[in-house]
Amino acid sequence: MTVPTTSTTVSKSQRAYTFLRERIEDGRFVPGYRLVLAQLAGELDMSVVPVREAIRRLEAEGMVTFERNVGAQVALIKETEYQHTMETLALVEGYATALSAPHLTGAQLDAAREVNERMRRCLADFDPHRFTELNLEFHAVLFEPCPNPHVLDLVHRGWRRMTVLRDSSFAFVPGRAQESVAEHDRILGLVADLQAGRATATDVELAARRHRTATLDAVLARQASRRPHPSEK
Amino acid sequence: MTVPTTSTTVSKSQRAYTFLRERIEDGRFVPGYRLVLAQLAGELDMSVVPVREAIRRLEAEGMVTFERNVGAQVALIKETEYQHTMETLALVEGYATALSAPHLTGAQLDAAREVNERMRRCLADFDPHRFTELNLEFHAVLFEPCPNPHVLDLVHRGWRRMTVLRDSSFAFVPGRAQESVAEHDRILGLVADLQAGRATATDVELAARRHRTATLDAVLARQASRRPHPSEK
DNA sequence: GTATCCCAGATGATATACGATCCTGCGACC
DNA sequence: GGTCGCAGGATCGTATATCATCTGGGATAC
Repeated sequence: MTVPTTSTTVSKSQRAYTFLRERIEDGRFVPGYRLVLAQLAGELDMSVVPVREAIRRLEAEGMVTFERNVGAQVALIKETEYQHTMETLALVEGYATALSAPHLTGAQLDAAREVNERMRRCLADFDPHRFTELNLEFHAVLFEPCPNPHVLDLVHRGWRRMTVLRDSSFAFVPGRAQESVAEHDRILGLVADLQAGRATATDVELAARRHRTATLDAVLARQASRRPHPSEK
Repeated sequence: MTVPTTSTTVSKSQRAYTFLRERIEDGRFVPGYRLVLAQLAGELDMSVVPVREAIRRLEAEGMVTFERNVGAQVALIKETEYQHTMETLALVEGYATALSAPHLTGAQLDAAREVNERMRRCLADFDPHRFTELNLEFHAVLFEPCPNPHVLDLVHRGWRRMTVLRDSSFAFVPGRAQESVAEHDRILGLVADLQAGRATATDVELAARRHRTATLDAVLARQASRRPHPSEK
């Protein structure tokens, strides 16, 4: 008989990978948190081999740093690296937007507008967590018809790395929320213009890119204002 | 004292990774070549564990596909995937060029011009291999002062994936070589213009992007002409 | 003749065990 | 008092062994 206990089709290394990624993304494992192979293996009721594999995979994605004979920890991301990651994300998001724009259906555009309206209403009783969720949803709708999965993959990697930083010092800039919603409107307008032949793909791309670089600039400006004396450690 | 026997500091998994990547990149392991853990472990005189890790790392980079309980093989890349990869490479290369442009010193610009001249001379007695090498060198010089290592990392990943295809059907298009050299000239001219305030970063970026998409289009066109009846397997 | 089932070989996945390396703290010596 | 050196523990790195799974071929039933 051998009832296969419902779902044996997922490997242990996969389980370990999912386990770790979940905790890193939702902030339970903050940057700098040490990942000890033997300890994790015990928690997950498996040997160290699959755990090791999972950690190496996360390392390849930039979520974890791993040093030989020393150990692994959730990646600690410095300000310059954050800046570089966000610049790259701006690049690929902008491109993804331009690629998707001509393929967006009326229904998809309406859905995106609707999400953005929810974001606007969310501005009143402001909840950063909910706002971030809606923001992700907005872009997910926008990128639905993107014909280049490679670019989307890069977008998702960028997003994931960003979430590693949730609880670090590079957090949300509340003042940006309103501008974000307005910029979304503008991007949606440009998409409609593009479909009507009144705007070029480059217009859409650069607008979408600037949308994220503006957020980045705001974060960096706040960081700078928080340490008036750069001489501090 | 402790002469550390020159270099014992390299792990076996690292050695296996280098070994495999070399063979994939220089074409000894062609796309589709099966990578059997036990066999490779025998060749490398190590156990399967480090080999497995190396293969998983290559999988994360897209050089290898790995299926559970079935095995690994050098990635077989379809035409659409090739197209998507190259589009992405065009995007990041264009951006990397624009980012580097304002920081290129006179010496670096001269070096780039010199490499391009060698490419031009190479057109006479044409050797695809040498031309490709020079092409890589040209871009390496161009990206030297790029301030965003993330973007450069994406460029290098794209290049590496491209080399996987060397011996597959997506090979070199000889007719493109001349245009390539001319486009390099044009890009270098735009960089100089940018530094003199006569061109914008976007001009440089889009020109560099078009440089690669033009190559892509040429490859795809040749592919299309090679199979007049798309019904063939 | 064809379809199905089953078995054996090949191969990957994981567990366990041992060795190598690095970090830490303590003590001795300058 | 400071610095060097030396255990000892913690942790990773790899080898070996065993289990699980897939694949392909051949026998058998229809």
